[in-house]
Amino acid sequence: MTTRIQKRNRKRILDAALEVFAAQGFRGATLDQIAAEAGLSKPNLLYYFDSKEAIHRLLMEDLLASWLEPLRAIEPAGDPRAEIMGYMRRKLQMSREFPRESRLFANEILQGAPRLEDFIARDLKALVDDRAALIARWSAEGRLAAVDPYHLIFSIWALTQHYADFDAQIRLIREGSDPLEGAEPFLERLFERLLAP
Amino acid sequence: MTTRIQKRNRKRILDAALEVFAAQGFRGATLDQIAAEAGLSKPNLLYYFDSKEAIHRLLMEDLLASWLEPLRAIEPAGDPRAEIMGYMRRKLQMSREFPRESRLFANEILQGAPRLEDFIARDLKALVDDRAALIARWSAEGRLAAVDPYHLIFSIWALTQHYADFDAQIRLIREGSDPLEGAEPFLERLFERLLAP
DNA sequence: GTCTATATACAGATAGAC
DNA sequence: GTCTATCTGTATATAGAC
Repeated sequence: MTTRIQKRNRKRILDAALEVFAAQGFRGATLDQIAAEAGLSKPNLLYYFDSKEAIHRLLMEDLLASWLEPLRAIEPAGDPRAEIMGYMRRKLQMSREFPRESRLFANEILQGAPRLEDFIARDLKALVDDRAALIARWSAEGRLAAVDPYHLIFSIWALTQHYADFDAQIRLIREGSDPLEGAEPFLERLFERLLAP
Repeated sequence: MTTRIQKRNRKRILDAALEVFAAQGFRGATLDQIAAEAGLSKPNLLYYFDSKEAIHRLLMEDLLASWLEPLRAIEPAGDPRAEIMGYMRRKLQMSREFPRESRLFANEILQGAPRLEDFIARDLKALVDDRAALIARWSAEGRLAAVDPYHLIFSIWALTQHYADFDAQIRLIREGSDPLEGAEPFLERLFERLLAP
């Protein structure tokens, strides 16, 4: 059975691991760092999880489950521009709420996506292909500007995730003020202008 | 004196190190990987450079010297939209020609920019502030749409660097075809529409 | 469940032969 | 200049006391 203490400690460890893996990547992260961040000893940490890899794998599974949702939520029956703007807003909200998850993902891709190949080539690709086809239909019907649907999706990823992934840089340039301040109106305007037929 | 063999080996090492640091980050990279990639033994590698950190530092210095140039090349006397489109094109060209340098930079920022704090807070910030002021003037004169100049600069970074930094993901989604195929016309159109007064 | 102590592997770096 | 051998520190993981 699982006690309340066990649940709390597992959560603490995963939270600390997310912090460290997101900043250092899998190889760069150490159990010492994670244990210190979680406020536990290293052997105690390995009492809750079998290995460093087991912790990372669990974090990745949690991440991937949530990663597809915003794109999946685009409704074929909805208004084209409203649907795409809604997608952009959800992605921006994720950068605001889950910046560490975004950096964890970015780190994996930067490393050549060794642990994500299957997910991307299968699940993500299938969903992107489907949504790209939908966007192409909308464009053909004249309800949307005729833009390359793949680059449109990439541009939403790039522009929204940038605020989480390059947070350190933006903070140093805009000393003090919230990195996301003004981002939403800027992106609203950018995509409104891009998508107008 | 420096022989031809020394020059060639130093270049090989730096090239291999760029590859490995860009993919694994500083902590994640190992001298074994770099030595293998360079086709040299590990002690031989340390005959040419004092330490792992010395190699990384040299790579960073080379990178930073070239990192400011495109933004600096924006001409206050030029045509506003042409200058900004030119900046975007130069940045996209850098993602095409120097994707590893882009990933090296991304890795540093993801790690919280510990080795880049001074560069960003001083050199980069000063240049960005200057160019942001220029863009704000252009907007005030009605020669450019009234967009937030900082977010405009961030959007150019995000959209162009994404093709280098997330190359692995894009390749898996667009199996086979060049990740940058179609990127330039897409971005031209996006920024033309965004910047029209 | 949590600790100290430790086994084992691998990392960065050096010594010294050639 | 380049190698083999090795020193030293640190990493993951385990053993076993409490």
